[in-house]
Amino acid sequence: MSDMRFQLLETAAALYAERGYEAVSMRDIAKVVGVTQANLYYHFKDKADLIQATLAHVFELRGLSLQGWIAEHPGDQLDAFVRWFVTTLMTDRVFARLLYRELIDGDGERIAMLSRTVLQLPFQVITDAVANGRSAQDAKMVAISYVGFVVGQVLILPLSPGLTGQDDGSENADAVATRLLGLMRSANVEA
Amino acid sequence: MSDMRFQLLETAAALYAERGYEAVSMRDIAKVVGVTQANLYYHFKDKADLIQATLAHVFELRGLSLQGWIAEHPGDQLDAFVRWFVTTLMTDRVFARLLYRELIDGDGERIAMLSRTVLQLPFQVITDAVANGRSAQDAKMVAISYVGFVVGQVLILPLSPGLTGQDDGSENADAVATRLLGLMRSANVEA
DNA sequence: GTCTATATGCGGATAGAC
DNA sequence: GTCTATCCGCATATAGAC
Repeated sequence: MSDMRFQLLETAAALYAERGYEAVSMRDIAKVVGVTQANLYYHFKDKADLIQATLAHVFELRGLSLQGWIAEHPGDQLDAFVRWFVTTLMTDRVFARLLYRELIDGDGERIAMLSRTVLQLPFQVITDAVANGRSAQDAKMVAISYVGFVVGQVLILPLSPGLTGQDDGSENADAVATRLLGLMRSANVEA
Repeated sequence: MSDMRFQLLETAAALYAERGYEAVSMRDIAKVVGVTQANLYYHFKDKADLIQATLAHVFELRGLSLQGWIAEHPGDQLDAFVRWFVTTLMTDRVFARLLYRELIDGDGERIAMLSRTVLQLPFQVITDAVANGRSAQDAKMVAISYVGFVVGQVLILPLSPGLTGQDDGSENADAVATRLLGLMRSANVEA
């Protein structure tokens, strides 16, 4: 991939994640990269094309990151996945926000792309991890629930200060992951 | 509240929920209601004011709905809340989408409003329900986790077909709520 | 590949008549 | 309260020079 295209995708990803697709103009992206707005139309057909390319770019990279992580932690796969997912969602702001935006606004096509690129592997990992004694169908339900737990847990973090009255916005990824894993295991044993 | 103001708020809520704030123009809303675009500026100072008023309108109404529901189900409060929340998120598209948008894009002020109007009560209900034997701090953590479980579970529903390979997009609210409650109880007993 | 220049339309917002 | 008319800036997108 050309360097300019890469720069445009990275910049677009950061801006889209922060403000949303509609709120970011082709001019905004061009200005940050330091080229003219017209130049973007040499690299991308139109704005929809840029958005689609940006999502593919980000999700494929993160999918690879997860793949590497899983391979490096052959022991407890469920543990490895949950820690990777929580940590990534809490520290990789671009990925996290684009993922949430897609879950809300993505059409069938884009949701399918998201499933393929980042979620297929963790889904398989969890399904295998919880399989013992369960039907294949049940294992799938549990797996998808777990993905939901992580996604939901990180999404509501900003509510914490307002509800608990204390400012624990600083809760770290390891603590959240450990809490979730404890819950999953306790639910798992009695299933 | 005047009838016109009410109509504008309801229409704005539906359009904002569906497409997002930036993607909806004052003209779009005016057209649906059947007035001119300039008329909106008699009722609202500017677009930001309309958005803020729309969110307050929707969240206050839903907060009242929850309040009524909780009062009518004095038995198992946790059960009542989870069923209300899951059902509402799965059937009230306007509320659900505005809530998710706020969790992503809301600033401190709007998140605080959301906490006050809809989340304060359920948070209290859960905290009380899980309190026995726990420190107040732990109970709060558990309560906020539960809110996250519900939020996450509903958010990932569109992923279900792509991941499980089967089209269970038709999973109903009761089934989801029952599954979540089972998990919460099994985690609760061993805490 | 990247630029300048421009067509064309939509957006928020206001003034002032009724 | 609601309308018509209008200002003005910004957005996407294209044409064509370099």
